[in-house]
Amino acid sequence: MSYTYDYPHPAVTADICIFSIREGRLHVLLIQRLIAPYQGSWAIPGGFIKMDEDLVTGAARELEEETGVSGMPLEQLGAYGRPDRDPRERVITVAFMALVPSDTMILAASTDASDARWFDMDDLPALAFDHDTILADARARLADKVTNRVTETALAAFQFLPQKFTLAQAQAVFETLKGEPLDKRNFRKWIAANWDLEDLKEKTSGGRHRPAALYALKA
Amino acid sequence: MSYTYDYPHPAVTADICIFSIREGRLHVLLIQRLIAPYQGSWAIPGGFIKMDEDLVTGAARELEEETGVSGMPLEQLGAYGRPDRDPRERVITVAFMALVPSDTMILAASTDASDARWFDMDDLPALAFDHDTILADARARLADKVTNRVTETALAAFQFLPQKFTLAQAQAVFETLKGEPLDKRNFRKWIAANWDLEDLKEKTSGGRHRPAALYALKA
DNA sequence: TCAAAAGTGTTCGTTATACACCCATGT
DNA sequence: ACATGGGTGTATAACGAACACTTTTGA
Repeated sequence: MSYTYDYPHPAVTADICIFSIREGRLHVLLIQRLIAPYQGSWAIPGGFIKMDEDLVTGAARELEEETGVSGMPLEQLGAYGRPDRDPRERVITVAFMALVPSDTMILAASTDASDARWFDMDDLPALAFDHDTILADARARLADKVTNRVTETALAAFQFLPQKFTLAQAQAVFETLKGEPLDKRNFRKWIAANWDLEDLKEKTSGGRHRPAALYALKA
Repeated sequence: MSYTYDYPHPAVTADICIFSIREGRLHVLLIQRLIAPYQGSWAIPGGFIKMDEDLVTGAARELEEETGVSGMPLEQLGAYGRPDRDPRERVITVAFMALVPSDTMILAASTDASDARWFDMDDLPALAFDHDTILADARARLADKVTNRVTETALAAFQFLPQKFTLAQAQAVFETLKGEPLDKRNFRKWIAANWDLEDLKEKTSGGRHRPAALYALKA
């Protein structure tokens, strides 16, 4: 089957930057391309938008197909359409980003990928297409959103914490997402002012040092 | 000539929200559609991206073709791609916005339009497609950008002022762009702090009341 | 007793907002 | 003289950034 038009049409894809924290470091989910172009290169997961689905729906579908994750709020970054960004044909992509917990994800390489892996954002391989640009934009947006206001993205940060967590653990998560160290006292003021934390009146134990108070995010 | 693909491709357009100030009120440039769908309806100018041009280049080209304006910085708003937004076929559009002086523009209806006209933003006709949504997003973005920081968008605001202007004239322009009244003293503090104004040591004359000091934006 | 992490307040600069009266001119 | 728009300063609140020492525990 083929599809014919009176004038040329670009292909349109959705690419999704999936961020997570693994072992205290910001990671991004990449797939290894099975087919040309950039065969064998690593790339942001994504794929072609279907004709009957919305952009964000298509992005969510690709995300679920390639990673098993669903239900995450996807934020649109914008459209990327340099004419030479794909050597095969004109491909315009709409980029999205999401912040997800990595432990609940089942990594399953899709038909277009030979592998799917988490990469440390500070140790990235060469990326296919213009995915380095997209990923850099997404990284900047993530840092912006996470600590400035109370957004869904910031809420997702708590998924990297156990139900009972110490303020030091929370600070480490937000520092990883923001990409820079935060002042301890200012962070504690910020989290107390912006989030509804419950003081569990418990302390950590078994640590080598002074026990820390445990908190939980109130539902 | 026709173009054939192995799987369906959407069409991709760029739509540009062109804002201007006319007679003290915020206007947007719309075209009247010559062809179906929405024949006779008003719409944001825009058109199909060519296969060999970048998105912003295509938007600028459409802008110049339909309005004669060029050299304006276009800001991408994002992609809009609801499957049913165009009844003909799947059309995904990338929206841009610009703020331009309307006096230098030559309105020339293009091949796709029977007319091109400025509309008061408070007196809009029904719009084709999802252009009401796009335009509302653009309006919000414009208000955000204009007074918060010193951006290219804010710089464009001075194009609505004569070279020698009074602070009251400047305030009227920014109020129009922001969509709400501004405090006179706070506005004067803001403009003095954020822009390099030259006090021309001249006064208006011929007015019916107290003359006002004239300023110019230093290059 | 020491090493290591937990915990805790204040100051300062910037920014946004609110608000009321006198001044200079033309008619 | 008066109507009209021009011009001016201060006080408050909120926010972000900087900064150092004491406390508690396990080893």
